[in-house]
Amino acid sequence: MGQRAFELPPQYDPRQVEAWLYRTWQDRGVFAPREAGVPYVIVIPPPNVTAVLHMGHGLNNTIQDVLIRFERMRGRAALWLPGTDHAGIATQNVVEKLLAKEGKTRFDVGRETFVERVWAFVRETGSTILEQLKVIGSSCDWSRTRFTLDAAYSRAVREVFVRLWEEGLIYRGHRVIHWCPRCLTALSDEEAEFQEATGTLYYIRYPLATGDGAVTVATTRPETMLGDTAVVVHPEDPRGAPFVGKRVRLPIANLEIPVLADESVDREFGTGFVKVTPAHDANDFEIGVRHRLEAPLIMTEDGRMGEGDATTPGRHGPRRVPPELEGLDPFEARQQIVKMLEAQGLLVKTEPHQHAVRRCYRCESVVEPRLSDQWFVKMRPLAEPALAAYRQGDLRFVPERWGATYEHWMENIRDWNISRQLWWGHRIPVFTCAKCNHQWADRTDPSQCPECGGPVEQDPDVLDTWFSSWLWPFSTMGWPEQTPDLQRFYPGHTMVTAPEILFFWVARMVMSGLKFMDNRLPFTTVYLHGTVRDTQHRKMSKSLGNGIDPLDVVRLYGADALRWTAVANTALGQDLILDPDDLETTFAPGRNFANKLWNIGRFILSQLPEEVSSIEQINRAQFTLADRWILSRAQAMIGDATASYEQFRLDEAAKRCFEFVWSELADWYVEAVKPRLATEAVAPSAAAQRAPAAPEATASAATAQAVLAYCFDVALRLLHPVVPFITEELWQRLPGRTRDELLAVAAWPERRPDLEDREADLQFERVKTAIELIRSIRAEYHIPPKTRLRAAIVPRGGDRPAAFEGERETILRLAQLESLTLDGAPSGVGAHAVFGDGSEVFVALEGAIDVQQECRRLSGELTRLDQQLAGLAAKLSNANFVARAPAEVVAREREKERAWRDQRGVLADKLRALGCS
RNA sequence: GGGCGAAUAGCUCAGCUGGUUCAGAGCGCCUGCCUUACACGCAGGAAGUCGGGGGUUCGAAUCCCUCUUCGCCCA
Repeated sequence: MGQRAFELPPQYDPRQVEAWLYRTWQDRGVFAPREAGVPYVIVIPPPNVTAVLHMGHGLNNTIQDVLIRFERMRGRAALWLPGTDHAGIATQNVVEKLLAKEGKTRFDVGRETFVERVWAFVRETGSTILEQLKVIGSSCDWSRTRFTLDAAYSRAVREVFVRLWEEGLIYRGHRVIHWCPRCLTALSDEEAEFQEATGTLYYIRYPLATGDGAVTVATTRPETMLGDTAVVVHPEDPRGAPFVGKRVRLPIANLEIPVLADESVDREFGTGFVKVTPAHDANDFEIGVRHRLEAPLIMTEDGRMGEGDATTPGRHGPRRVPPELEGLDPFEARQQIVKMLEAQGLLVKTEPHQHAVRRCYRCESVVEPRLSDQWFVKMRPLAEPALAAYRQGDLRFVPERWGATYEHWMENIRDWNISRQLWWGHRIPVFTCAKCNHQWADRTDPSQCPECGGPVEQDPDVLDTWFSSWLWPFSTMGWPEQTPDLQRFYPGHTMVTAPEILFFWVARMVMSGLKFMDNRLPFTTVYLHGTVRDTQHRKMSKSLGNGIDPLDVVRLYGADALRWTAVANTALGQDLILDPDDLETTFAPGRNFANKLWNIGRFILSQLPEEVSSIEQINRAQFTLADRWILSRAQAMIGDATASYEQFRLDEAAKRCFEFVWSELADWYVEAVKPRLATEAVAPSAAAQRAPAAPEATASAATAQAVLAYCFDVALRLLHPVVPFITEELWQRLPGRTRDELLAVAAWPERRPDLEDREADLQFERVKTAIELIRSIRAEYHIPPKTRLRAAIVPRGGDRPAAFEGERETILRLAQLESLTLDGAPSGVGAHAVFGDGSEVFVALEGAIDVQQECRRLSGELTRLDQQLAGLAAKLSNANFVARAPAEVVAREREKERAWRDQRGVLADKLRALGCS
């Protein structure tokens, strides 16, 4: 017996088992949803196809894996559907960089070749991150892996586009959008991120055309003045009255523009006069529309000064950009213009100014607002049901506070610019007849105009990647076909993601689900976890170099250690702070815990025979106090941990199991039970010495074995979602397992009320306290560990000695005693300690006792107790407390006071006996 | 400018519906131990005016107001 354990090394080595276990799970198909059962579905937030695993993915996917494994073990038909996102801008950027190394641009190779290059790249590297997810244990159903550019998926995207078109929800908008001059594409509002910046506010004088005066405008972007078509002032601003209706001469461009009144002007800003550049500022564009102003572009697509020739779209009116500024980037142009203004005496002053700059979320270039024609989706009709679903309580956020953010965004929803001037993505299925200009959206590629038979051209642009991502919960299941998957696994249940993409993605998925799936939400719970940051609370990023590579962590500490740290350190929705400069501190706790489990396993396995009785088979009368206690603690753990998992409090679930395993099972039960196990395991002579009555001893050993096996089994099951590898590895070695049983699909433990035992909880606590008090005295008097002492316990406060009697052996051994008296007052010299209820411990210390020190120790205790008693007495003598607090609280406090008084009395007696003053 | 989050032990953080010695965990630190599962360990210990102020309440780390510092989101 027990020889299995000897095969196990004393340290757990994750590298020996993880890959093998993962393959086993996969080969045995445990990641696919079981045939029967109520579905539980998570769709992965698809990582970019170019992505490489970082800690953010690590956290996100660990959480999903914990949830899916939990529900899988609870018997649900659990589906975690994986895949990747084609990430238009990001992926195109990567391949453009590869081309650049060959000295080429995408324009050199042409659209078709370029797209083929991207496909080749994606085929080669696109599964990188999915493979990495396997390394950290993600139990996705890989047979259902999807990519947003799959043929079937593309069909869904096109179907959605056409349906929205047919309903009139897609329109061509001529307006100022966010333009990334590096990516050469439009961006949605969400893709142009705000960043605080300190800039300069320039005050510039625009002279009146008549020459008798000037108005001064303030701007942070003087270079845009070339595109100004008016100056506006608030109609009620008295400063504006003398000028409204007059014309000013726009410096440098040397054109006359009007001074107008417009209510949108913020009178507090600058001088109250604001320049209007309709083609390069969204607000100015609105003003321009109200006043029918021209909107000349004065920057090229790549963000340089210039207006092209007369054939350039947006080019109209007189020439504005002087030749010497042509081709400069905005920053250079700004410097030149400021110089020119200074030379002309038109720069009044400058002052530092805080403002927000928008940057491209993919390349961080400063985004240029730019007048342009783009396709937009009308969002209001889509947002209303999505808002209602939340308000009705059908959609829930965890933590709840995100609901308010969602609500705010939905209420202030803006139309969605979905066209991107890229080549990598879903080409916009809008066709225009070159002959009759008929324009329509089509589910198939038409060869000629349905109206006049003329030649057709497809829109050159592609769709925003999020326009495909928002369909993920049902497109991945085959929509618009009514597939069996779609029928069984839609709607899903939980969406786990970071708040950053609440709007990009989560909110839009809600809208698309309601819109295209018969008003059914794609999921009911959105769990938004925190961000991974370094110890300075900076977001981990490649550019800051403060990242942690999860694969390094797996290599050094194991996947379970990575997962442990991610789960145990993330309270609901809080950020995860990790130290990239100290991986040991950050990840060792998880490794240590895995090793602890491993060694408990090693010990237990070495003690268990091939066949272990189940708990049901044991006669209850056989249970010792320790048995009853640990079985009861196990029930508490099952209840607590299960509840925590259910409430997404994964850190609590993990820590609760940790506490049971380490502080209850290992520290106390295993230690308490060793002699009983030794009856069988140890050599006959030793066994005979301590257990003459063999049949009882054997029964006692069998009981202990059954209890150990049960408790360890339960703990492994409860921990499996968090640390799947080590738990699976150990669980499979437990006696009675057949090789085709896997913990990954084993049943979740049920709480057994018949094993809950309040009495045992309390009594064993007292045993622990006795041992701890004696150990404490030993340490204080520096008693060598091997010295055995005599001790006595005097139960007080109506306490019976039964608990101590029952676990006498345990107390003797764990406190290193040679004798323990339970029935008499202590005699001789020694140290005393008092339980909370007044029970007393005495440790004989002839020769070692130091009366001074003993007095100090006990009077310190007494002082502390007196303070507590004083506080309690004040509380109890407060009539308001007694009258208003719940009766049970008052009763509890009274009981406490009684116990403390007993304790105090004992302490005072001891002090007197020792002759302390 | 509006909204949200955070501030608790040296560090990273729990503490949910106010009440059980409610002030906790891990790491670090100090002391002693290789006690035949584990030194990635065992035993013992030190360590916090719960950011400041005010309020509600019989009772506040917990609820309310306010201020300070840091961070995030939105304009």
